[in-house]
Amino acid sequence: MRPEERIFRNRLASRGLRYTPERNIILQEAFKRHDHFEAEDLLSSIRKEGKRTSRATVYRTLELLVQCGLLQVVDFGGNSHHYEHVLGHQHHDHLICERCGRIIEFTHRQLEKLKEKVCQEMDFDGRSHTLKIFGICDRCRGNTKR
Amino acid sequence: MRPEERIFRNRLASRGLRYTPERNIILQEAFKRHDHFEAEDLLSSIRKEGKRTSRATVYRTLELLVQCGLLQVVDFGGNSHHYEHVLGHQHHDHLICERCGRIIEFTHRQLEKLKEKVCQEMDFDGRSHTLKIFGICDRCRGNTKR
DNA sequence: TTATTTATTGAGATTGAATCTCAATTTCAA
DNA sequence: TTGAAATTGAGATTCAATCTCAATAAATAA
Repeated sequence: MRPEERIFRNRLASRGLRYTPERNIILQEAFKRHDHFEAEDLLSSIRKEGKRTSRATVYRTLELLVQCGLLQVVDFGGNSHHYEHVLGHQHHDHLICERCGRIIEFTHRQLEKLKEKVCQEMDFDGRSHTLKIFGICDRCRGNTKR
Repeated sequence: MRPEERIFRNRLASRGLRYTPERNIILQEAFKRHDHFEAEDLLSSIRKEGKRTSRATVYRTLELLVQCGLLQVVDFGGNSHHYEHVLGHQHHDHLICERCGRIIEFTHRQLEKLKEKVCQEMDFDGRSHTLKIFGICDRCRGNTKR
């Protein structure tokens, strides 16, 4: 059994909730993806494959997956939520190209240290963070040499 | 004339747009505030004061104010946009308390440097950024000593 | 096994922020 | 004064997300 399924089953069981066929379908579909996705996309992919579930169940299950720490909501400024995997992915931040919309992940060890420092100075108990850098990606600059 | 009004007038004029009474009302109300606000709040404040304008005009004018660089959209994860002043405020980032929702601004000089470094390493032409740290604020920890 | 409780689902209604439409109005310039 | 262009606002529309509630499924107790 895949790790995400095992974890989801356990977390559900510990709350007296059930691992239903619908939840299974949604979990599988969510982890079939390797980039950011939206709830509505997920729903239409599921339906394209001939599997059945409802919009309400998709939203409810994504919420559960977030609560279980398997997914994370990321907001890129559009009008809908984006989700990304947490399980199996170390924390990362995002570069967002304002021209083509491409989203690039990055990590930087110094960022954690800086965060600690800020929290200490501000007397804040920081738990998580998001850093987004907006600009123009290498592809879009292309031969224009910025 | 207040600086924000002068700037707004100029920027509008340079685009062949007009400084109308409605736009004036909305500008004044937006700059009367000293923290983050939402479009709907602004509208009801305006109406409470007996001034008249429409929802459409509020949204349109806020959009203009953003384009003119007087306001900025900030997203705190709720379902609506928040706005904050740009004029007269240096760039800052946010600490967000997950318990009470309080939003605390901070700046840290090292962050700019780190951003430069990341952009260089990733071959990305960074223009702006947002850093949000989520956690528990000092007030909420209170005597609980975290 | 059967009865009872509890969780779950899904179709469709609802919410709410944000945007759009378009006729009426205002402003500007000639 | 006149025509062109910008602006407004009431209400309709969009769209993601949530809610409702009757029907169903699964777990538990008797």
